[in-house]
Amino acid sequence: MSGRALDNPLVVPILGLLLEGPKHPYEVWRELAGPGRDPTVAVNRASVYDLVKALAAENWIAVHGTARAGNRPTRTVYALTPAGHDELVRRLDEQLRTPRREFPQFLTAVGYVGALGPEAAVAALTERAAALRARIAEDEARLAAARRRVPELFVIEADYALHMVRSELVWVDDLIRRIRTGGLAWPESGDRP
Amino acid sequence: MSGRALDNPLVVPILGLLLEGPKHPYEVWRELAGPGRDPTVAVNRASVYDLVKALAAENWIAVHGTARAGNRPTRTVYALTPAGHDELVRRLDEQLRTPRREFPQFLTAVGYVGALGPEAAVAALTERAAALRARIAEDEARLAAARRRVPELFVIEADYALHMVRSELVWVDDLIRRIRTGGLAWPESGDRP
DNA sequence: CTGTTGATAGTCGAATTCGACTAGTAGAGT
DNA sequence: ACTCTACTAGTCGAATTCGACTATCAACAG
Repeated sequence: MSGRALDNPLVVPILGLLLEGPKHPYEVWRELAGPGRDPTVAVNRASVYDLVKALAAENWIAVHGTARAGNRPTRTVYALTPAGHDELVRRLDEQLRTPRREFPQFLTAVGYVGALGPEAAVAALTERAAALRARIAEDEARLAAARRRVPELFVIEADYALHMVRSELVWVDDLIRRIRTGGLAWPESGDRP
Repeated sequence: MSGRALDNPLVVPILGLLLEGPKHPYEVWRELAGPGRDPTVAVNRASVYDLVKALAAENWIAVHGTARAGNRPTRTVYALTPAGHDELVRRLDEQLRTPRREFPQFLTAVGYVGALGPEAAVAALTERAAALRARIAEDEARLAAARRRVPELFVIEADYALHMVRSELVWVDDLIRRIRTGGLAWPESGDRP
């Protein structure tokens, strides 16, 4: 494996989609990030084309054929190779096995909550809590609907996401409470030592 | 605000560090990612220099002076400007207020756990659970020690991180149990529909 | 006193990423 | 019949990111 492009976090999702069957890059992009998907993701289309090229160079995927509909640009369809399947399994195993410390926006921002002052902090956190409650309600509904259509294994990702959002809400609510009751002292200026 | 470089997630941490006082880029890098820090982060040093240049062009930070020790390269020290302070507060407020859907490695990998088969999945998840327990013990000790030295507000980030890791462990343990007891059916091939 | 390791400080150029562009098709609206 | 919008499919070049390099200084071993 050479080339830092293959460290891209999109590698697993792309190989994963090709597990379902051969696809052309535009189709891969559409399923990952196209219209209808959550707009907060917004995977760049050109990035998908770039990565597909890199995956083909590595022989993890290979040209499966070309299809042309009418006079539109020729679509190049790619399929997972056995080497690509192995690589996907290797990465999945590694990523499930090993926890990595990651830095979501909120974690970083929480570290500097002192800079806002207690009132502004409570205001922002209260709005977050409301947004989290709304998302939980929405996701619960979507998940319940999905469970009626497919086996539990295929909604496991949504189940995990929901569990973590619920847990975040518990913490946020408690932080608001701690600030409000003065249980969380607010040193001068809020600067970190 | 122009230039996509300013969307970089490092912007808040860098402005945040300059809140403590003027610093030169190497010092910023050292506090973010240098030796002694968690090696899983590994912020690239050149990226810090690039971003500092972009932040200065935007007038969010400004040259505060240059210091020279012996015959070594001159260090250019930067300080936060009032505009930079405003921008930091604006971003913190926005990031605390608005939950974003993010995609940690584990979330993506969980979605394709079916591709591993139940035995391999249990093996990988069991190792993850053990690693999570070890991390929790370590972080609890570190946090308890930190609490003896600084006010609670300054360890709030670690408190949040610990809460979320504990919550992940609960879910992982339960997933292992569900697979083991057969409560989670494993459709042929594990491919997603 | 010479060599080795490691921290400090910064720069350079090649690889990567992404906003914006081209261009054809389908359907809705007037 | 004709415009307007939206979707399909892919490419191009400029901005961004990062691995690898230079060079100085301090500490220590042999």
